[in-house]
Amino acid sequence: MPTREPAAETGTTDATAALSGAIVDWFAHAARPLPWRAADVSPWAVLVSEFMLQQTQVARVQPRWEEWIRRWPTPADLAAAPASDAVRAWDRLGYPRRALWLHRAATEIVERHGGEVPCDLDALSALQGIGPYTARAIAAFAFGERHPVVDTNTRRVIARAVGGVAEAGPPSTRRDLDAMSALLPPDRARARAFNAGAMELGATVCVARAPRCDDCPIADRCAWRAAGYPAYDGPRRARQARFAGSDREARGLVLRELRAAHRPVALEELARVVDDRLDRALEGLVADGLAVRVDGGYVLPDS
DNA sequence: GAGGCGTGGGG
DNA sequence: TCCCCAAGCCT
Repeated sequence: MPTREPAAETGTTDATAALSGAIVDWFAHAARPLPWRAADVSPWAVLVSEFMLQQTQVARVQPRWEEWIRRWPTPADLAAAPASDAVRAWDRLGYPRRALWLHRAATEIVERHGGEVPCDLDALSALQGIGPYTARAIAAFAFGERHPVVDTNTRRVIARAVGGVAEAGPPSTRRDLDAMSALLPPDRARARAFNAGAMELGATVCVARAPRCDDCPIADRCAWRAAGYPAYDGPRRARQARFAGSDREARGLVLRELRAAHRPVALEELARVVDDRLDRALEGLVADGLAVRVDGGYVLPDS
């Protein structure tokens, strides 16, 4: 089924044009010089950055991204490597399934697209690990296509500046894309700068906990500020389970052993590192394809 | 639509 | 210390 774009509303009212224009102008001088924003980076390099940036902060991504691009400069380079290399190079970025998905996506790009990252939204969305955000981010930032790009930062900026509320509430791809479409400048280059600028504003100024409104380029147009910063009264996000003692932690500990050992790791060895969570952790890792049971213990896939 | 998935920085 | 939050995606 084709990916549906929201109705082709463009920011035509004076208020929306002024808001998006202010963000575009601010981004032109305030953008951080992130390496994947350089003019000469390939669509593949942008794609790798977007995978790594899923739920992960810029500062932690940057060194890993540099290594990956140097080591695997094209999709074919990564596809030719064993998945275990990808998982090892992912190191401790978190959510290691992403390393597997990225490796799979590289293979799919080679098989279906001749080794070239597609620019089409549907083709991108069909790749492993690419959802609504990542597909539009690649189309917009790697190819300059005019699509609304909505991440958690953008959602917060719109909620505050337009909605007049402190938090965005539960995400809804349909509604979020519609809201962004209503603000998106008609011009391709400006649309791209607005997509990136709204994210940047949310990541560096309009942050979740202590927004720096004194430095905000749209403070005088912000509905939340105008309303006197009312506290959020919508549904609270479910509290994240504590990490210490969790299955997530156990999976991480197991995977750390498998990455370090270039040989099968016996169950007894793992039991020295992980407590009674070990069985569940291994079961989950095997189900996800991050661990493989072999003679003598467990290894990373394709190693 | 809810739940699960890593790891680390910052208040 | 503890808790919140983070360029989401998959099942």
